[in-house]
Amino acid sequence: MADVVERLTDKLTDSEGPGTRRRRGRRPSGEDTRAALLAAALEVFGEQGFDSATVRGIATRAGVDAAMVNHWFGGKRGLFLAAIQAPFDPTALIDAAISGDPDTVAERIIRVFVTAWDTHRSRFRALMRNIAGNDSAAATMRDFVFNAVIRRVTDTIGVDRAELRTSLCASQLIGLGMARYVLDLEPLMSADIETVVAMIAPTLQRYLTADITSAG
Amino acid sequence: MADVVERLTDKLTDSEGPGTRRRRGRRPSGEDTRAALLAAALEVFGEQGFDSATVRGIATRAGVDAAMVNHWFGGKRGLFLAAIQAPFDPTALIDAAISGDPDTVAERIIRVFVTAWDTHRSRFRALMRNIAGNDSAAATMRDFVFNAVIRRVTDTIGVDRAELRTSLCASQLIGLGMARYVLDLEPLMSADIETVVAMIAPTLQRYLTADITSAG
DNA sequence: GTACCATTTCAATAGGCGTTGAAAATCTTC
DNA sequence: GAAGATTTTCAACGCCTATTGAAATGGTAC
Repeated sequence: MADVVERLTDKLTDSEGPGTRRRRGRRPSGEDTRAALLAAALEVFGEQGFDSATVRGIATRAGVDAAMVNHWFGGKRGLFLAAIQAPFDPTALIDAAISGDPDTVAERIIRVFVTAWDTHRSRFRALMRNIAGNDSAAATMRDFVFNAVIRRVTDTIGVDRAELRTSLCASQLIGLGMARYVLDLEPLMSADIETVVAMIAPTLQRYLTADITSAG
Repeated sequence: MADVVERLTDKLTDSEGPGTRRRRGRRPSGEDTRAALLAAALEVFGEQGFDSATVRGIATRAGVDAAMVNHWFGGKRGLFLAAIQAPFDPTALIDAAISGDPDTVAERIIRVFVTAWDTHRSRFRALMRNIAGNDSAAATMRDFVFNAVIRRVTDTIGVDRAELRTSLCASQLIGLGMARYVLDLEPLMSADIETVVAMIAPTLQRYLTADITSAG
């Protein structure tokens, strides 16, 4: 009898500390479990990549049971897709950057990239981690970069060796993303956007327009 | 009785097909299990990264039991460390590249990088995969890049904003490595070394010596 | 040739993973 | 306020993981 009372009062009087076990059943309205899971997923996938991240770990960070991942997203993969789903259309941004004065196209491209990545840091971080750790994801990303970016640029700017040029641009942008968002390499990580644009735009412009003389 | 004979002949007459079960005990000398494990580990870690790669998978590719990983390397982590252990001293290469005519230092740096990565493709691929999927590995790599590369360069070349300049160089080299070795982005993946040097060396040279006018 | 040692496979261990179903608790609707 | 639907936790499942110890086998030294 005393045992039952003790356990009951334990449950009822426990404050909301980190080790506290939640009561079962539907939570009071106002707490959005789905949103909490999405936010936690973005963080954890960004830190660890898809494979290393665990459903249990994400749920714990969200302060929620792991079974909620299945209830709201149908599973781990569904949660990942929902978390990285871009809230904007990248192709529109790319089109806007490409059209316009060809002499300053590099500046627009790098500005679009850094602005987008700075705003959705965790999202792109999660994408990068997933790409680097997963062969099929890398292939998907490579095909996207090639068709949605490289081909578009080469169609617009009429130069020789178009694919070599744009893959060089891609390498600089990927490296910038790795250094600034994944490796947190200072001072590049904290440099303001205009400094980054001023330093890297000439590189892209050269890759796009310079004469290529050596064989290859 | 017939059963026993059948099973015996099975074991004795089975050719060395893929599904064949090996006999126990010490193998005939000449086959180097340790080396086979190292080679397989380099491949699999390069393809999947440390966490996703499995001891069983590596052992299977090496044609050996998973327990051999513990016997020879003490465990999964030991095998990884043994596999990525560089057979050359990177600091010596970096020193050699940095010393010499400052006007062509960029050319030497990029040549050393591409030559080394081309030769040890799987090794660097494994490193990259591990970095991208693991926070502490990323921190280790960042500190190495900073202390062994950036600080060395800034000490040798006397310019302002030395750390920003060298982190920009690092971003281009990292991006080149990702594109050429991890993402397999054509035509950069297959471009010959001299083409890569000719295209990227001016970028590094500019990052190292150009005037930086904008604020940051 | 026999005892010993190094090498290898097999079987079993404990632990983590994603996922599932039932029970509990709240909200909504009538 | 009672009935039903929705949300949540708990407990358990099956699977896969790295690791370990015992048994088996080939080589080696005497």
